[in-house]
Amino acid sequence: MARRKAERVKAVPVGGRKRYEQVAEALLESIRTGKLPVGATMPGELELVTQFGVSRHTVREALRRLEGLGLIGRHQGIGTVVKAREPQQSYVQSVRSPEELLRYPAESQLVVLHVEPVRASRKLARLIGGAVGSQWVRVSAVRRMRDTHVPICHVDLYVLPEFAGVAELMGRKTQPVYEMIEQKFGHRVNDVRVEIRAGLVPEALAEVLEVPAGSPSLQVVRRYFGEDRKVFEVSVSEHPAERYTYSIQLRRGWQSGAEGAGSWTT
Amino acid sequence: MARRKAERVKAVPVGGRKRYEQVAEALLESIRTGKLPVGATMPGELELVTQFGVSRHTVREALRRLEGLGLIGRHQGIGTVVKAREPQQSYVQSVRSPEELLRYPAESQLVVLHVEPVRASRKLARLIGGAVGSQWVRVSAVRRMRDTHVPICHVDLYVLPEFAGVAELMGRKTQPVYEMIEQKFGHRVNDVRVEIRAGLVPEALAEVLEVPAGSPSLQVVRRYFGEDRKVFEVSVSEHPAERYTYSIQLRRGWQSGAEGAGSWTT
DNA sequence: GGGGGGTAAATGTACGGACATTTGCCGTCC
DNA sequence: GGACGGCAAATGTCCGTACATTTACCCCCC
Repeated sequence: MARRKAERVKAVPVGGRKRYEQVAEALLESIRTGKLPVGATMPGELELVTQFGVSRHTVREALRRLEGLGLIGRHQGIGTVVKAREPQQSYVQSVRSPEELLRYPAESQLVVLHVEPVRASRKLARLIGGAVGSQWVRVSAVRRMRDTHVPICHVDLYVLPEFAGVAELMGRKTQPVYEMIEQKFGHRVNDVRVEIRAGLVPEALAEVLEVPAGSPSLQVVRRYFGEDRKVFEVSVSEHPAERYTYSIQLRRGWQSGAEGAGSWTT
Repeated sequence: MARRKAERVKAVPVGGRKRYEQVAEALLESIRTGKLPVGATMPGELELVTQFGVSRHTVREALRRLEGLGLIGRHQGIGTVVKAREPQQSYVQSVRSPEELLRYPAESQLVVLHVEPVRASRKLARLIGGAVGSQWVRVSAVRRMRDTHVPICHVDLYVLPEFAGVAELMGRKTQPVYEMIEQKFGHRVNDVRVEIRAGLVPEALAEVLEVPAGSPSLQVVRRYFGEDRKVFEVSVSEHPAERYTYSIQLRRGWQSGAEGAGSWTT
């Protein structure tokens, strides 16, 4: 280790480019070319200080940028390890609530049809992802336009019996049901899984949806998982095709380097 | 401005809690209670230094955390402004490519049926979001399982004439088309809009999809916008319902504080 | 009244130092 | 051999300083 002090410019960066940018780019290049492969431990901060002839503060700023790009992870006592070879460009869809994912017009209204306890048959258990024989409460409802009363969709909502109280709130408030459960029972959502498929309107729903049985429909199943990783709410909705289109926009951006925000496997 | 120096503990934080955390929490509280309303300019760093009796470095660390939470924005020469009252919890779906959004099995294969130039009729222009009369090249293709040859979906791909060269690549490579265009022509994707709706398989596609005409299908339209904000690729695909389900997972996380990653209106 | 320049204020960059905390590792002791 | 302690190394926290850069704003001058 030659330990050359490196001639230090006074304070102004040389080419107008900032010092920490230069350091970051140099490290980025080492990662990109594989000189620092994924999984490798990077040189320590002090080492980088002597290597680039900058202060530790500058080195840390450079590392902070790389961390923000999700390229490296840093742990006290361990060091800095390379996490990815390239900034993971990703398309990010960001929605503030799962309801926004399948947005309904604000002028729509949910009308509860009936509420009843159900025991999960094999088929139902498969649908909601719970155990066969488990107890649930089913709330059947229709979403209509507030003025014209045109039905938008039919919903079968399954919630755990302890949360059955939300049924009476559904008609009164426009709030998403999962949010009611969060507020009323303190049971927080951890993640949501959504399935969308095409189907045909079943005969039993044709009348209430005011379409002929067998016409095309968009079927959406949403499963809400709590912090205990267990399902506590499942909604199954049926949207007549001509009245509903699901639309999203994805923007190219940078993947957040935050620990929890990483990718998951479907 | 009393400029009291504040009795400073030697180096160890008082209650075990870190100094910058204390500062951050104090500021957070001011924001939460409305003492620093959204839109307000926060006290300058130097002011916070005297106010909390910590170094500017510590103040900046605290502000960095708040910025990471998306609560404040900082601009040189302007100051630090409050952007939000609470950390915006959001559900984030992150995918590395728009193809992942509608994932196809890796063992599937795209077979090009025919390629032809088309002039946008009013109907087509509405579909792809371009001008009536504009010139496009349509590539019709079928995605099949590689081994069983079962058709998964039919795709009508519309690209600008200058990108027509991708057609011959489609059969050979498994890469997404937008990625081919990026690599071959250097035209980069800025954002993608996806529409999903239910429909019935049209007669013209029934044979190639090996399903009866009129059976339910999932229709997906994807519009790719370049950095010039103009459409350059549109894919219209038809998925027989029983062979395809669209599935996503949303995880509750923190909204990135990054400038560009903000929300958009649909 | 409008343009231009100067100034103040704000954050950004960069240097220096010191000590704290966490972790892995090794060596010792029972 | 295993438990424990100490050491070294790494990042984390915190202090100090100085100057750069950007921006808003006032004031002067034409």
